[in-house]
Amino acid sequence: MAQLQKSIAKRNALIRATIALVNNNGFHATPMSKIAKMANVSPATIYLYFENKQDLVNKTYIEVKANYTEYAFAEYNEHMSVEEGFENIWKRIADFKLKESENAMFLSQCDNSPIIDEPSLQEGIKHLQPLLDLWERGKKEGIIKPISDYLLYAYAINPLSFLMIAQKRGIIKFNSDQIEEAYQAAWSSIRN
Amino acid sequence: MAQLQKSIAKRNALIRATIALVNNNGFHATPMSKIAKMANVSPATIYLYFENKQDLVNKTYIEVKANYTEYAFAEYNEHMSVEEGFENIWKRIADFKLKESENAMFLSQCDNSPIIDEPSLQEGIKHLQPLLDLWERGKKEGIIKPISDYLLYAYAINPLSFLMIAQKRGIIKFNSDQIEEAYQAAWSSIRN
DNA sequence: CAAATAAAAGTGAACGTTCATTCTTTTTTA
DNA sequence: TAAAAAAGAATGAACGTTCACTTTTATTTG
Repeated sequence: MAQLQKSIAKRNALIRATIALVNNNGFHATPMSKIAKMANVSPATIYLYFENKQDLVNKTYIEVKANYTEYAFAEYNEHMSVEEGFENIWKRIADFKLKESENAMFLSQCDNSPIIDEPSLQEGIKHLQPLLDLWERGKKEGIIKPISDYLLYAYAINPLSFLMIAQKRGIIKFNSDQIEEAYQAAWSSIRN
Repeated sequence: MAQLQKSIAKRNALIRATIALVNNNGFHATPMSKIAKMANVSPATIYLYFENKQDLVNKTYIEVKANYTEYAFAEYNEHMSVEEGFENIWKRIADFKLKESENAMFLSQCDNSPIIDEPSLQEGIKHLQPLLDLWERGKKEGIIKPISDYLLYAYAINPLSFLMIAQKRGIIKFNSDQIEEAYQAAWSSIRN
């Protein structure tokens, strides 16, 4: 008897094709037939791996978001000081957004439009906990301003998305000096 | 001979319907038939006012963007000090994003996805000049950090979009204290 | 100033195309 | 060789746009 033998390679190819095509054309202007073609697969095959188009894009979102946070926290540990921890996480996130800009653009598009359903958006938020914990500690120690996590995120982290889009559009080109400047701006806006 | 008599009211209804429907469903999941229905107009009538669907959404974008900058700079004049001018513009923008959140959401969706064509995006950028001039002045006077306009925009202005989306999703509720906190974070990140 | 006229504004139905999904058949694999 | 995986063709629904027609409006004419 044959076992489930669906190839992880094929699934990955589908996810990558979805990211590339949605980035360039948007969700609804990305037909399943094109995703299939780019992944070297028949359209019908997609339905062996995903329930339907919405499920494909939801799962893609969750997977990319998980990669993002995993990358962000890869070097961080709770024994670091607040300053050290924040700088480390911030620079890892900057790294991700600039180096893996395809993935980051996809997230930014999903977060700013109604293509991902609410449960999947929620699912994506969960993984940010280490950063929230760090901020909590920073507030307790009086190092970080006693303001809401959303305000902190808005000023410390989110501007990176804007800069990433500007870089993608060729408006700016990042070097390490500019990353340092951006980091200083981020830190200024949240430190006490 | 009859003159052009197309009603501005009907055009406005079409623009407003486009904004509302694209906000809720995204560009490609918003059929012309629904836009027509919401504007109380026949589908064919849209084509008397706009060339096609792309033209409709491009023109909507440009119009909303123009409203946004007009609102932002309504009270500003060049005789204000840099601090005064920045605070005024920042708070007008915050006002716009929070009060006219339908319009602001529409802009944020367009700026983060490939639904608007490049010429229309360019067209929308033009109107920001007064802010760039203010920053130039602030840098000359040593009040504002000598960093690029995009970095300044990313940290001072763009976080408001993130906060607006959070407010729309019911995650936070803004009061005047929180707006003041956000303003302080913005100013901290760009002042010298 | 009506009535007549001409042109634009507006419409609902229809067309051709595209798309997500399913169905049927073929290929692969254990 | 049997069952899962994959494929390609088929299907039905939905969409943007156009077409043929009606209504409205403003100008001209008697």
